[in-house]
Amino acid sequence: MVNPALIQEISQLEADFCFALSDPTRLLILYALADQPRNVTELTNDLNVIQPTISRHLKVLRERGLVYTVRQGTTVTYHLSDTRLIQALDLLRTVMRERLAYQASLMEETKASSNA
Amino acid sequence: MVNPALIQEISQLEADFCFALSDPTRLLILYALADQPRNVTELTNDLNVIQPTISRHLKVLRERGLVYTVRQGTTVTYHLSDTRLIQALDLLRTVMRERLAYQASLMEETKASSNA
DNA sequence: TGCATATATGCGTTTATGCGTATGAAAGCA
DNA sequence: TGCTTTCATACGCATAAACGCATATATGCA
Repeated sequence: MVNPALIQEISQLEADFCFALSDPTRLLILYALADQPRNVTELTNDLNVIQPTISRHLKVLRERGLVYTVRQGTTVTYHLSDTRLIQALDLLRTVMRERLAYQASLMEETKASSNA
Repeated sequence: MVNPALIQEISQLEADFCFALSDPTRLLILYALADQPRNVTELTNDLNVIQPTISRHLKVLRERGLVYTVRQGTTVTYHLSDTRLIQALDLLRTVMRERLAYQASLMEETKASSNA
């Protein structure tokens, strides 16, 4: 038997990790970094989001270890920590896509029966 | 070239999907349902969380298609929609575990050098 | 119909989140 | 040192989330 308090704590950690993925800008940052490492200014330009907002989102990702930084003079380059993150996101996206397709098909059926 | 607005929208959808995973109780619900389908009362007992809270979390999961329901009389049994969700969560957990281990090792080094 | 069980939801409160603006801090260089 | 560039953060505001409590809704049955 596993300690319930421990299970609670692990779930909290995992939820906290997932929280980092629950914002569209943060996802776009992760995808951009998966393509190649970028500094803050580059992310600001590439995503067309103002710099303080980018920095705040980077902080969320950094605190959870999803990205790491390399300082080069005045610039800070952000790197994706683990490409399996992208694998996991791709899997989630696949599941989501099929769910949406299924729900859309249900709507089609509804439309058909209302026409009958 | 891909429409930027479309990318935005897909990221928003995916973030919304991930949001469902960003709460420890919802994760525990998903793991419980991965083990076997359960009704609301069973989830309430198994997770030791009061019923309205369970119902609200189930609504979040249901709205995003992560779970689906089967009504049997007065009870409503919840099912996990796609076991690949658990695969994705396992992958995230693996990444997270390695990150935490790495960070812990950094702390050990810090301790060692301060002792030197 | 009246009642019991199971589930969902409205309400009010507390807390957390995201964002824009302004500003602070770090590094390089004249 | 003073200036510039780059990045991080504090503050204030608006919005959203989570929760407990109470209550509404749905189903089955006497």
